[in-house]
Amino acid sequence: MSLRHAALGLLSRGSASGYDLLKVFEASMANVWPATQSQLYAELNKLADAGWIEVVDVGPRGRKEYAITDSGRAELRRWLTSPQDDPMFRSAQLLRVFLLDELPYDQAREFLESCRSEAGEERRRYEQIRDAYDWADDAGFFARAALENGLRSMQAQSEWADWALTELARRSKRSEH
Amino acid sequence: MSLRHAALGLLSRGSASGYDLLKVFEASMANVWPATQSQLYAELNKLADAGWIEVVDVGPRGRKEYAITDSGRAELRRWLTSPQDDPMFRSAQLLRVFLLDELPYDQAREFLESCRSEAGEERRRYEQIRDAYDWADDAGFFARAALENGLRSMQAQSEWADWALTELARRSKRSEH
DNA sequence: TCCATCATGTAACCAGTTACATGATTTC
DNA sequence: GAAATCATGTAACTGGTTACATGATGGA
Repeated sequence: MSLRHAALGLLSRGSASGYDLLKVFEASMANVWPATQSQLYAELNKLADAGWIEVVDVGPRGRKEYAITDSGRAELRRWLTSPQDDPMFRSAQLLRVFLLDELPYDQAREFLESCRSEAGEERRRYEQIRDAYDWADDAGFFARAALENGLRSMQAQSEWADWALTELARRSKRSEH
Repeated sequence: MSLRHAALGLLSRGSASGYDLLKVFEASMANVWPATQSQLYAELNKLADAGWIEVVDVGPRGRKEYAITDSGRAELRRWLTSPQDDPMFRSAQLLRVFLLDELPYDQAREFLESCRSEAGEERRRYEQIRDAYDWADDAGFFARAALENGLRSMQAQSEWADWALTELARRSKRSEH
């Protein structure tokens, strides 16, 4: 139930069409809550049915400009302050780690090495985004905070992979003799 | 497509019934890839249909003991070494952070404080698990590694929340005068 | 006029959740 | 004999993905 609120959140900053929102989802939003085109359009119709948003203008090509309603804003605030109904945390990567003893040593090591390098790449990608903007003004603080979260997560992933590789090597060496 | 491989992974360590696996999912597995009872039983039937596991014994109360097949083990190894088809990363918490400018300062601060305390609780929970076992033998290394991953993630979350609270206070103070 | 882009929608499918349903066996 | 536990399954629903479909408009 979160794409609903992602869309609502974007519309709380100003009215827009599905097509407009889609571009935001493809850009900044993709790092936080990805969505596909068909899902977004379907969700906008549901939001309108629920009365949380409404069509305020119809432009060329059937373009529908949506705006958040008062009840929509209330729902957004409710959701923001009630983090109880979130989907469970799931990580395919962590699941792989958990099951990694099925692979021979070399392949397990390769896996952890690729974890490390992917985390590094992702970290550099986030750093580029960070350095491409001026975050001094208050406006984008929470976007900056979300970015910082990603940055630190990737840093932690890197360091974890280092730890795991060291431990793995230590243990495999010990079991040799 | 990952519960499939979670179940396959557990069966690679030895044959078991759906009921047996369910207990594992409720215990250790829940932190890595949660699953419900009905989902698990359905998935076991699909795995059997695909020939990746097979019923090796039928016990009392219709208990079906499953074992992994050769093709199942091959599929597990294939999945472990091909991390391309993973579901997108999604975090409701990060989405909330991203949209937090909709809330007044005090509520945003409260949100970040609850992020910090929840990460702390989760970290302590992981520490208890860590300290309750002897991880010296090689057997459970990858379970230990997954745990360490969770531990470090929660640590990073805590530190991030601290950073965000400090920054938020600094910026709100600055905008006062 | 043709092409890129704008703009929305539908259908089929897979994954996951909640609730319900059923019955056998062991233990007290 | 009653209750707890063992053991599996189905149905209805929500959320998300992929692929397909359709057409309008603006600019070269």
